[in-house]
Amino acid sequence: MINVTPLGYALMGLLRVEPRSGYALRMVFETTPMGNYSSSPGSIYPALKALQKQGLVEAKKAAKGSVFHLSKKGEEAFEAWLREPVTAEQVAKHMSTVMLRFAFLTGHPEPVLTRNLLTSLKAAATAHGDGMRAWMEGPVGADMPLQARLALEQGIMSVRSVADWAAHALEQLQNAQEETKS
Amino acid sequence: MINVTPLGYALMGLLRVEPRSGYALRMVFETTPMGNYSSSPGSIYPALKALQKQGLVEAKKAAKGSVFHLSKKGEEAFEAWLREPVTAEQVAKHMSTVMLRFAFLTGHPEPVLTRNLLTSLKAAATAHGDGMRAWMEGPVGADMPLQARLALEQGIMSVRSVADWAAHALEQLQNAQEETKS
DNA sequence: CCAACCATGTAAGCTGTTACATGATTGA
DNA sequence: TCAATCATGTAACAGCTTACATGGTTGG
Repeated sequence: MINVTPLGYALMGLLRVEPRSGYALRMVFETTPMGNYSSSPGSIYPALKALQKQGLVEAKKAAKGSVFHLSKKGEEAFEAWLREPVTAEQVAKHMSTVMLRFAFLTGHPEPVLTRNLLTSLKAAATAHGDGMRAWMEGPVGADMPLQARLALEQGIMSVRSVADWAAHALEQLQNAQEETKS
Repeated sequence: MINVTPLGYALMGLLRVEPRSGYALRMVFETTPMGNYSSSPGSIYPALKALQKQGLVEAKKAAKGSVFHLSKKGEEAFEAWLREPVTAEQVAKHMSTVMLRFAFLTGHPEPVLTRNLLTSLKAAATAHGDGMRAWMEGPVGADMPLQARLALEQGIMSVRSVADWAAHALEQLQNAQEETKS
């Protein structure tokens, strides 16, 4: 079984767009809002090594250093990752990874994958929000102090904002597609 | 210097409300939406030990097992933690910890601390959101593909929802205070 | 008496971080 | 030539998790 960490997927996604050196990957993390990952060498190089060991990325000697690119197996694993449905657990704990997947679906030959991600994200976010609200109005949550209740409300508002965004994104993509046609 | 992990503060906050056993602490994580922390023994007991080693919590032998409570030093450290201003970095990466602090300010003798946290949170969230928007409209962000732009927008919407919530919470607490007076 | 709960712990591992270190290349 | 940039790596540790293990107490 292959085993890729979130950082590993971030690296693979960048290498799929364009093969590049470890240093170039670091620079992406340093100069863009991407990933929330550290750009330090101690993060990137061990992660690259782990991907190589599994045969997901390969290195080609270049003028200086190496240029890494996805292998066939790596392409397939990445594709499979893009196709995973969004779960409530991911919404609760790994939103940044979900957004990474969304961003890496840019230009994908099957636009339905993006729509699937957004619709399942919307559903998962709504479900998670409903769960929190139910707890808050349930027997245990009923006599919570005001501030604890407000803290919970923050979580509810936050997932609602995710659901709203998903709807917004679906709309925007729809518009863009229509413009392309005309 | 004392060194307390996020989980450590969560435990200290619960023990400050009411001394209890390690098992009782685990049950809180298991049955409430608190913390996002694992309720497994492998999480809680090592964390409790670390707090004990630093003299922040103490154990009293009980009928069965131990009942843990905050030491004087622990009370002080926890108070200091509650008083820290909210930074943009915390908004970006450690919102759950910020919310933990907010919830633990319940019933604090100085209501101004809660207001301070909320105002600094609002400022930090707004600043962070402005930073992301600036990047998006800057030279590098200008020619991003639609989906990358949408992904960034999600982040912006998310911090705006935090800022909105902070304003909302300030209002609610104001109302509650007025009701108490009358 | 036996299942369910109370209570505590250890071992191993995962993911990622900071800090440290090294050397080649290039432009001013 | 000398600072800045390109490029890669290791060591140590932080924080948390899962899985495993153990035993006491209590109610039906």
